[in-house]
Amino acid sequence: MDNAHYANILEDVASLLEIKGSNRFRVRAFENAAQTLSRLSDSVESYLEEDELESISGIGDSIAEDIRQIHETGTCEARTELLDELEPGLLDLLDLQGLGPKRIATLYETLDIASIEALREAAETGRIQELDGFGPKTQDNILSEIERLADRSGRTPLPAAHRIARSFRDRLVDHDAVDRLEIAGSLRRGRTTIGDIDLLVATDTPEDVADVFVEAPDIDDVMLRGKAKVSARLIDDTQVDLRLVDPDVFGAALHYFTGSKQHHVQLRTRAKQAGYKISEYGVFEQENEDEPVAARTEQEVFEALDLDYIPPELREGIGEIEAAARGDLPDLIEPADVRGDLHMHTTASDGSASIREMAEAARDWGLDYIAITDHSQAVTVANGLTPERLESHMEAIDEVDEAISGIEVLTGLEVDILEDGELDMDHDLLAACDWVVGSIHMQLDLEPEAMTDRLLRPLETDLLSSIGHPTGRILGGRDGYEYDEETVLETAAEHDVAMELNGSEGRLDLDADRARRAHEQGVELVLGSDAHSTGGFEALQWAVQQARRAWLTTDDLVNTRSPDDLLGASA
DNA sequence: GCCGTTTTCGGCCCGACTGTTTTCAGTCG
Repeated sequence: MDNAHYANILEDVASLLEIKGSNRFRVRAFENAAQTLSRLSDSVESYLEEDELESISGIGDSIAEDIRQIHETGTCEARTELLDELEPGLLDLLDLQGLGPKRIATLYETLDIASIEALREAAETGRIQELDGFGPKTQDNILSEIERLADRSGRTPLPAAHRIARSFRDRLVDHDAVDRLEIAGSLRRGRTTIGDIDLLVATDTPEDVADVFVEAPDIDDVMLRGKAKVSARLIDDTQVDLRLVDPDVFGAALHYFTGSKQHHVQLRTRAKQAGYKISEYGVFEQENEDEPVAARTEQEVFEALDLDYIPPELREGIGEIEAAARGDLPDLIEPADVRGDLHMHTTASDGSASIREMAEAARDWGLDYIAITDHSQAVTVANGLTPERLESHMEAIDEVDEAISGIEVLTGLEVDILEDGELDMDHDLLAACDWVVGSIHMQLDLEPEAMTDRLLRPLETDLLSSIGHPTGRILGGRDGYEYDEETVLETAAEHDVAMELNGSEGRLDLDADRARRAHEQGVELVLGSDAHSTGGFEALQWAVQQARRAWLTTDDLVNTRSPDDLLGASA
């Protein structure tokens, strides 16, 4: 059972308790525990084995017992009893924006509504607006929310969300009324998928900025508009929130709107203990709420709380505040630290540019070296290389390397790891390559045991330099394949095989949590653009951001080394 | 339900916006 399962069960308990009207701090305890488990860098199972659940902050005797029950039975008594008392369909209703536990409780108690279908029928027959505290507007909103939920596309992958955010930024940033503009929210923190896009604008005339914003052509519906906040839904169903703040408090607001929620809860609790109050308007002394002690910049905000500056990627409430207090934050990798890219394709397989074109584009991007890693023959749809073609391809790569200046071009291959763990290429050719990425592209639905063996076998050949996109997940598409992560990482560390942080649009694989675990197990990490065109190097920035979310420094990543160090280390 | 460089009891983050209301509850992030 993975951590997400434990978190989901506890989240259900929290939601059901809330609908039932239980003590809100008890509800929060379950919410908090669920959050903590889902962001844990080690597995819940490992805490269970060591009998150390209670050592996790936010897990006490009672929730630890619930977790043990989930381990034994898949669920816990608390949840079972609540579901007996209430109804499972109530949990679905919480997915509707604008409907929270209080109103759901009212609907359940007065109209016996416990499913989306029952809610739709009650709204369509006009029974909702008759209830106390509800009205025609609420009833309409419920109906349109049900419709939206039915065809919602879910969360937007980070790179796509960035494109949307940048288009709004470009439209607004040069306007006279805009003093400063930043993209905030989970996008700034670099989460792999984005629920909604947050834009923060410093301005003295918020109305003017709002006027420009709502005129954007891709806005379908302006859902709310106040002096400080405008929310709009785009044609593609993405939600964009525009926050309008006074320039004097921009730093405090940027910190506030960057989140995460967990980070804020922890930071405010800490501030309160030290006699301060934090809001989006600044850090205030509890006795003096008129004049903030910090507000202009994020640096000031952290300084006022006696903390080192915490980069946005770390603000997830998973120990960054404690580390900042100790002066112990990692010196995170920066985009400029990346010297090489070790995963890309050319026209020899399914890329759209030649070796030379890719090399020139990489040089323009500021890289010192690249490895050309086209597909092997098993990937027929991508025109994968046979041994004969690889031999001549390697010669062509060497020729470009000789002819071009300012960048080193290494020979390589993205070799398929076949169903039985065999590598899809002659071993002597693999040994002759500078860099070999081993990847799985087919037969993704093996049992975890078989998938584990499939990965262990090639690792033990010592022919691989890295494992490409190690889980195979597609954002908004399929989940990754399952295998025994701990054993695979252990073996990778033993055989000096790096795990990839693949930055390509739909993958971002490994994700930050897995990358952090890999690092903690002594496995090296390598950034890969998986570029299929000269524009594909942009993916490196997403890979860097995920590496930052994984608390990684320059030393932890293979790509920051010189080519000599790299090849010496991998030989 | 959890937690403690004030605490093993008494607290637990903060403010904006909407839709319903004659002053505010509910929801969201």
